[in-house]
Amino acid sequence: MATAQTLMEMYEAMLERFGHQGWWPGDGPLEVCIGAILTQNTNWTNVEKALGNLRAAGVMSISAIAHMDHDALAELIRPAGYFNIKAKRLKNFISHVFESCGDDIAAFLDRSAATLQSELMGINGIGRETADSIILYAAGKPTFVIDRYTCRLMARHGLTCPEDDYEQVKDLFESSLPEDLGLWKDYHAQIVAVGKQYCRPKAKCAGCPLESFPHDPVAGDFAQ
DNA sequence: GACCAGGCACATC
DNA sequence: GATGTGCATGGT
Repeated sequence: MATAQTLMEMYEAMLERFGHQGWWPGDGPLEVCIGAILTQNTNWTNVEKALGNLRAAGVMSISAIAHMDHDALAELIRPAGYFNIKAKRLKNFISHVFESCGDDIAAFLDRSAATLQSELMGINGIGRETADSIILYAAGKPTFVIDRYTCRLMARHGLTCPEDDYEQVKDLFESSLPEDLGLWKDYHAQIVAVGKQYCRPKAKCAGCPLESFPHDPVAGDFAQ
């Protein structure tokens, strides 16, 4: 299939430029989960500060966060932005894990991707992207993560329409690429690497590793 | 100083 | 069901 070949060629071009990304940043599955919630609509550098605060305060555990009060938690994660709403979301997630598995995040993540998907999506504050990030990078189960960069990039290269929704873009990757956990993890990471540098609104395409692939530099800029 | 960032839930029409 | 809005800090 032409799309499958194109997607692999794009991956190889990005890989050649950026090298393996070794995603997700964050130390261990719990930090990956927390980072996935804190990074919502926020730059990762801000999230790292918040994660650093949690570590420094000695509360980087399920039980510790489960027993913190809202204001104390919000203060620690303040640098990640939206700190009040994210404190609630983080609490919702942590409470859910604590009630079913105590402090054992590995036990919580050791269930099928489909089960995790429906369970995570049932938690207020966890949507499709956050759930998929947790499933792929924390639980290590193959599901493709779609984010703003992915939608923009695919639209710019004419592989999707700007109005395509999350599931349509996700299906394009999952049905075109071989089901390879390492590939799916790194592909998303490569897209973010390209996106940060070349695929923001108004960013120049010059020098982009995907420059040689047919593209429209502004397509998808207004996609959600 | 303006714009943007690895979303999501909720209100309203 | 589709669209609009609130949430907030920090880098460019």
